[in-house]
Amino acid sequence: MHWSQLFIPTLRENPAEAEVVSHQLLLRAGYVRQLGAGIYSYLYLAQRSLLKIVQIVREEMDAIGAQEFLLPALNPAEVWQESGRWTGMGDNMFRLKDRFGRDLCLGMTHEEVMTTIARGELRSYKQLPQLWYQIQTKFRDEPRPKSGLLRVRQFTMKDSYSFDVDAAGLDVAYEKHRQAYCRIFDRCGLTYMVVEADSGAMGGSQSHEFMVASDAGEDLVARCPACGYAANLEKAVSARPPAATNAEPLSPEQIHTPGQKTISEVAAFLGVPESELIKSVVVVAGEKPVLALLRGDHQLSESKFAGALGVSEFRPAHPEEIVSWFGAEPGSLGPVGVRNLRILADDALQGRTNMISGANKTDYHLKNVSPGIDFQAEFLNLRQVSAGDGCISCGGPLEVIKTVEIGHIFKLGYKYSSSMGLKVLNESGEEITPIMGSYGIGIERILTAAIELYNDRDGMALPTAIAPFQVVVTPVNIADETQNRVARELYANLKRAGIDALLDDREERPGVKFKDADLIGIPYRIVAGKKLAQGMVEIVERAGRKPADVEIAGAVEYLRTRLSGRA
RNA sequence: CGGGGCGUGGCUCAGCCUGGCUAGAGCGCCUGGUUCGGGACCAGGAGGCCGGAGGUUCGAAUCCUCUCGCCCCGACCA
Repeated sequence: MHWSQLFIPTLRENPAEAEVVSHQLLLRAGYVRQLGAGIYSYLYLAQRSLLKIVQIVREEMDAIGAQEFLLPALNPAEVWQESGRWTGMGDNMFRLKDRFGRDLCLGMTHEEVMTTIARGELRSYKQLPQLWYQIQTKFRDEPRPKSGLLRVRQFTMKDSYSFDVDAAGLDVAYEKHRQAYCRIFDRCGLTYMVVEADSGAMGGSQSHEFMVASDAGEDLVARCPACGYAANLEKAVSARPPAATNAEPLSPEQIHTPGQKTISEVAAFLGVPESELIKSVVVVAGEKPVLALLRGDHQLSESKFAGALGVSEFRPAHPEEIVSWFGAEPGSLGPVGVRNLRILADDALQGRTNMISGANKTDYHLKNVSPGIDFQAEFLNLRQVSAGDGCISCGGPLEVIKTVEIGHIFKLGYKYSSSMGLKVLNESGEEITPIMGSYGIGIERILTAAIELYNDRDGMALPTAIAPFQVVVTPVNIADETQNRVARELYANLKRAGIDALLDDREERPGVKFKDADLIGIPYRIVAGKKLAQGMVEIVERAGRKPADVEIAGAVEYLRTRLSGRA
């Protein structure tokens, strides 16, 4: 392509609305333009890059035997009502009515539609396993779109769904996806990690997320630099901290703590570290109150707590409720003497002695409280990991980092096949319910994450596999006949060699061309300039800024070697 | 949905508090010329119902009310 004929609206300054780097560069480099909150138009460069990503995804999905479909984005309400998600999805679902007043929605994901197809067509175990996927637009009415393309309301997703006769079959489909995803992200040139993810309230399911470390990300991941353990913070567990002391348990004793309510206030008032206190959290799950206990300096992991309770949602108790159940105001609550209330305690409290808790009497606390002795509780891992905690597998210090989720694989189990009545006959002629998995990749997030990973003050430095072009040929002086001729010949030869090249034939000064090429992130630049006199062109690698003088005749071969060396 | 911020040529912004000439600057754009290895220079030029509606006033980008949109923090996030 000849740059002079293309629409690549680069900007010299960052648009005011962009804060994260990838957003700024996508706008500045002329990849995208915003149409509304969380709604973006992909211009020529973005679309070129996204098409390359899609092609990689498609090749790797096809390679594991997945069959490509294309499902409608417009869905009738009925299928979502069957699975219970018409209401379950809440406000995140875009809903509309047709001219007859019938309810429709825009698909956020496609478990329901895929299951509907399976239910209508699959009859025998002999037809299983099936692996179906699509690359399609998803709609989600995010409460707060943000960060450019990282959190949007309309985006492209590769989503696939597996149907198997049993859990062993699901394991195979899951593993195929895990490997395919690794190949996809490797080929896209990303540095990523595979982390254990929370699989929600339904036990037994397994889930992994593919994450790229980035400050622009919103998901927190705990990982161990020493042994490689990595998990979403919702799921991550840390080693039980050793008890500070092994003192003999004493009898609880009431102490007056006027006006001291928070953990830090009480700790400061009594002159003890927060880790000597027992934190009491009262929530209501399924209409029933539950008391959660943690070490004073630990945070409750809501996802783990919900999982332990077997619910998907719970709410904090209202102050009036607390007073009626405990006879004391929040700030003076504790487990001692509590009856008729389920008590879950974080296992960091197990074996501890002589701690401090609320006395269930306003303005009083108890000292010498020993979990398991002065009160009984179900001990579980409920605390959220924080940086520096001991790794569950090697004991080394964990770190907590921000990440962008680019892929997610999930063992669904029977949730949809069962609720929507998908059944096939097995060898014995009995009806069985197939087991399902679902697997997603955010296409735009691959591009966005790559930009977050690979950029400098001059712009993007995209991996060659997903850059909109592989090479740009730049004649320095447009008025120089020789430079122009050599540049055009090189461009033609590159194209002939199957290299995705761009010719910068614009009537611009060299500085402008170099800046633009750097900004839009083309991996290699061939400069036809003054070195032509020695029969040389300069080839610059964008990422490392490494210039090399290469003979004109050898330039194509030089690039072909470089490009094939790195997929 | 709560809190904060911002809407003025294509982009970045000034002007607004303390109403008053034809609403400015830089960059970009167009024409001509000189340039040509890291966002050139000179000369000339085009381009703005100041987000929208209503109000106050002799007079509104500026003050008031309503409204729409966007960004950020929080809540939320299969």
